[in-house]
Amino acid sequence: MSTLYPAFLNSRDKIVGSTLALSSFVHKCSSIQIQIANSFFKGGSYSHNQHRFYFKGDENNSKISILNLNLFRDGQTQISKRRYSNKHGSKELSSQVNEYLDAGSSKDELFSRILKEIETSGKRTDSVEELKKLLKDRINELVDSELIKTLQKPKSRKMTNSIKPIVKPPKISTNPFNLYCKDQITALFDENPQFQLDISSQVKILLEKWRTLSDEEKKPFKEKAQERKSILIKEAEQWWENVDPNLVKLENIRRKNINVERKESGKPLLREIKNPFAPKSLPTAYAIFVKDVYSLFLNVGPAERMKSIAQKWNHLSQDEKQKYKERFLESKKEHSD
DNA sequence: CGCGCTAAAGTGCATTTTGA
DNA sequence: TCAAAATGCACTTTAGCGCG
Repeated sequence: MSTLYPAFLNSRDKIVGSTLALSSFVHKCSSIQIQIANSFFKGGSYSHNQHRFYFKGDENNSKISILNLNLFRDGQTQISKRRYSNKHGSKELSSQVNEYLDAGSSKDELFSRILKEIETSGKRTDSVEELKKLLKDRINELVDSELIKTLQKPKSRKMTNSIKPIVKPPKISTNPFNLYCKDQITALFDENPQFQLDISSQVKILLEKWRTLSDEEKKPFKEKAQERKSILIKEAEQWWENVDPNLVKLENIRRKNINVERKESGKPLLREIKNPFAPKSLPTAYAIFVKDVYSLFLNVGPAERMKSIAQKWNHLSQDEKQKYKERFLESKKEHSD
């Protein structure tokens, strides 16, 4: 098979260096199949059509790899290689592929057309722009094709089932080390715009550096973090003041709906959102009691501790309980004044 | 919801990959 | 096309414990 394209483009129009070039991929595989998946998606505020092609090959005669060619109706292109390591066994992969294969025979024509095009073009280019144009031309041709027109329509989703958040509260937390990372990584890019960032190893390096910094050297980052945090808090307060409470309710409904699926698949659940600045309710009589006697139970573990405190509370006489109830009423009175 | 504490989960950074 | 997952680490926040 002829050499095709020098590299993959990712969605940001950068050549992905670490990924195999399509050409070498094609060469490595003893056989190549091209499959098509038709997908229409609607998520939140946008709606678009995406046509996805799978280039399947038994790379090195062992691992199965798949290339994604995503064609969007608006002319965007995305090529990426999907690697299946330990996480996705080849079994799982092939069933996934077969599913798409059976999706419709009318796609065969388009498959072969693309395959032929790739085989016979023999074009190669080192220019990203040129590569983009090549793909774009083909897409323009494709989006007008009968096949694309017959693709199924997007399923509409209720807002409360959407993957897109209805409202998104601003995040407040930050820390000195994060700011240090940002600072250092920005500097690396400034020094060398071609710098290839491997974030995980980079953070390791930065962490070691961070540990060697003196308190004096850490100070500006700590101060900056404090500063940033107070700004974030102010912004968050503003946000919560202005947000429509009905949308917050809807967002929590959406999260509950999503959590049904997440729970089934064992994924961590989305938390409900709530206003962290809302006034807290007063400690109850029992809460006051816990605070009073807590230090007496430090010798046992936290769970055991609370059980013991509860037991002690239950053994209190009515008079003693009454004292705590009065303390609660007093604080309530003070609060209302 | 609130008490105090701990274990566990979440958060930031940047980026690519994957999913919808 | 956007959003989430994944990546690693320190730091930060929160769930959970029981009761009213």
